[in-house]
Amino acid sequence: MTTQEAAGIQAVDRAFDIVETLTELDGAGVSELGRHLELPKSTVHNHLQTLERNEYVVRQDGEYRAGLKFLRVSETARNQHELYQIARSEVDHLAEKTGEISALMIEEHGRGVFVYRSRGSEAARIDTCVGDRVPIHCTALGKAILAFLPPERRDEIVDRHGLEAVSPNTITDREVLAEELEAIRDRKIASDDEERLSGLRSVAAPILDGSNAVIGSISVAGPTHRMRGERFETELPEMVLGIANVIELNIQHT
Amino acid sequence: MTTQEAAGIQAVDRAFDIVETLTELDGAGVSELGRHLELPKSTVHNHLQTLERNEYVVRQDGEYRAGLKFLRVSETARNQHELYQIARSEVDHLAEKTGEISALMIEEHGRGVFVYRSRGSEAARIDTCVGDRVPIHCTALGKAILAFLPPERRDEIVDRHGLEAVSPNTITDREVLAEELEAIRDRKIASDDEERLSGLRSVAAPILDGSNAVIGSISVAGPTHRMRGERFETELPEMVLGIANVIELNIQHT
DNA sequence: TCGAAGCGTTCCACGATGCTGAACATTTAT
DNA sequence: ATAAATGTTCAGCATCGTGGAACGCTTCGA
Repeated sequence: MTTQEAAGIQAVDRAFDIVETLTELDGAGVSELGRHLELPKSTVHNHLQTLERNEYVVRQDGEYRAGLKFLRVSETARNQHELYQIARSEVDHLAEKTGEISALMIEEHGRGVFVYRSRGSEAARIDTCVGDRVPIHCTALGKAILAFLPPERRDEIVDRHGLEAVSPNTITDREVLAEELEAIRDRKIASDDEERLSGLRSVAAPILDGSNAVIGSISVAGPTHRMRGERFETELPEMVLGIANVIELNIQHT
Repeated sequence: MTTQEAAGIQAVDRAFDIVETLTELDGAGVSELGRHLELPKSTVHNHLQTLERNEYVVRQDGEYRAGLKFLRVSETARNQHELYQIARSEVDHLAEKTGEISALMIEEHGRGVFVYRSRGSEAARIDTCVGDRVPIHCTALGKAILAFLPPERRDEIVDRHGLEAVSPNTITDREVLAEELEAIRDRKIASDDEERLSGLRSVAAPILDGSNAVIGSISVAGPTHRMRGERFETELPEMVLGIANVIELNIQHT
């Protein structure tokens, strides 16, 4: 690379770089990839052949694309989360009952990963997709997790990723965040007032396992004009909390 | 490896080997992985660190697991298939209307990949999952695709993968297969009479794009006792064909 | 309480191996 | 018909991944 920042296996780093830019470009050829990654064609070619042999890359119409074998890996990785298996139908349920979008998040590497999402009948247009990774401090889902992490993990995450302003309403001050997390711990409810996306509000609750460690969170999200007053303050929080409790009970029974 | 079969990048091959066994073992430590792959701990460690830096592997409770970043890759890879975007809701529709399991398949590297699946109210218990890759000759979905591939691709696939007997009913004779594919081309309908799984029958139709090339297939599958007579011979085929036509129309309009 | 055995991690030297640039085909565009 | 893309092959060099051994650390069992 440009600097000697990384002390990993170069070839592996590059392989994943290639796969990622391949998805970004929606498929590409050897030369095009080489240009984007500033690598000689031969190197890229070599990697693509290796990736194709392993079926992680597919070639069609003279273009290379990311293969569906990733689906196999991701699907088993996701299914290995007991939380996903259990929460899935409950998230569907929540979406149906509220008519809005409901989602499940798990934290990884200090970021929030959307693991599942279900759309109710009135659901807003899609903003995020399953698999998306967002800064953890700017979502109700993320804050619900953050609030219940052990303090040292919490600090570590904020130190590493900072508090980037994703929207005008994003919390960017550590003090303010700390207070909000405190409040979240009290109510077991987090909310997001257009902190990630203007026009979008959401309500979330953490999911704790048998030993009271957070393993994820669930939420309901919708356009601000539908998320206000009694509904936003009381109704939805109670619903979300109710479903969260159901999930927690199911988790402890397995 | 044991032989010098592969002419690819060793480090990359190993990285994916590690990820795959990691999913198989449902998480593992350095030593355990080393034993399974017959590699020294130091090598495995080196790889795991690289993979973790890239967030494709996560460490928790002293165990390494495949990370959810794969979800990001697979999700974008899947969404790049126009077919998936369009067929998804129609497959849901088909599952609802029939009460059975409905699925979407795309061919990759000569195998059939389950890209999406929807369960109706009466749906049989789960047998395969999204992301699973099955021999293409033993499913209605696979045969529907195979029948409409260009003859040279067809031969190439059969040559490479053979006709393994997956169940007692699997077609293992090239002649027999050729005849069946001929019939499938006539009706635009393929069926599977317990050829992959005993007790499971299914009906599938190919999806062709604007230039009459197969891009995938859809199906309905259920327990044999519900899949017989008029329903199996006429009703379901007509429904599947109908939905397939809807999808094809939508595809050509984009 | 103290070993013994397991784990993950670090170190270093060797040599296999991934990287590169240039030359080669092959297709597309002008 | 020429030029400029493309993907592919090749071979030499230096790199960098490899793997053995040694290091701490925890977890057992005696």
